[in-house]
Amino acid sequence: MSERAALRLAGFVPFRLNRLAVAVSEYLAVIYRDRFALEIPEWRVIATVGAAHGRTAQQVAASTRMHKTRVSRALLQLRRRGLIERRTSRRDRRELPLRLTPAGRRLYARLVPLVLERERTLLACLERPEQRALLAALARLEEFLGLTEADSGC
Amino acid sequence: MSERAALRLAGFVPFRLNRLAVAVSEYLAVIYRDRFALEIPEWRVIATVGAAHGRTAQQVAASTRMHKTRVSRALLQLRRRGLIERRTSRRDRRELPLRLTPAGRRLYARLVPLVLERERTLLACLERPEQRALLAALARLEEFLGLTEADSGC
DNA sequence: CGGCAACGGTTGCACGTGCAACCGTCTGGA
DNA sequence: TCCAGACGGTTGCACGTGCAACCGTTGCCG
Repeated sequence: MSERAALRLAGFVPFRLNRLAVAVSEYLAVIYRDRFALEIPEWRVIATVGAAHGRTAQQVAASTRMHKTRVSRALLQLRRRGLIERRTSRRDRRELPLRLTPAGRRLYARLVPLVLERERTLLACLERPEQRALLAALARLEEFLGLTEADSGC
Repeated sequence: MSERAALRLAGFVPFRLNRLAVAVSEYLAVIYRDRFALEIPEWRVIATVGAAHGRTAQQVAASTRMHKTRVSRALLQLRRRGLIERRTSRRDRRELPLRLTPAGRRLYARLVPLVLERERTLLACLERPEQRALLAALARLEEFLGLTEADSGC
């Protein structure tokens, strides 16, 4: 069977990265979806606003690299569930600074440790030097692909 | 602002992996989407069948880890475009072995080198030992998440 | 002071996807 | 021989998402 330039998909790094990211998401979803009924966009918004109150939807979109409509719809859900509220800024009535409600803060406080624990468990399959190497490679690739300035507006 | 257990999303590995995978996909899409009008599922099917003729949709789904409906719809497109054909197996008329048509083979022969070149360019931002470390870490994580036996049916 | 472009945020639409139900085919056991 | 269950593959449906157009607000420039 005349394949000159063949390609094994299972050894192809972009494919492997994609597959790994999906599996890791699924691995985490056990926490935020099954136990807290949050989807990925909602979880990201909670995490972002929880770490820095007063951010606007725009800023959340920039630092999470989500499309602004995705943020908008996640916010709709979160406001319906009483986890996030927004005040109208006095300076500029277009932008709507976001903050966790007391209920949102409670959820955040319970959720974050579980998620961090899950990350630790995942990375525990690597030796210490391997971990560092992975993080370094990630940083390099992010820089190469122009992903680094994402969180500038912190 | 009383955050005890705060979480920086930008430093959170699952988030970074997801974002990286999206960016890498976009980086590759320049080739298979813009120049060959293939979407990711179609490209994966082409790659899989191109490397091993006679595979069934089922086997393609297993080795690419795509949902079988996704494979089914990708195949519909590829058959419409005359890139893939299928014969009815004599032994079992349920399964439909797939093969590239001559046109499909020509496309495969042009596409694969470009995609491999793109992968090389991407990884070239890493030093040789960094590359090896990344691949090793990927393999460990894949094993931990039960992703390794995916390509068993080769 | 007035108009217009730019901005923050939302919404209608089209589309890809996962799920579950389905169709035709095969197989093993009664 | 026949029937029930498993299998390969397809399809109706609901849903999340990106895109483009939109609404209200702001600020710049004439």
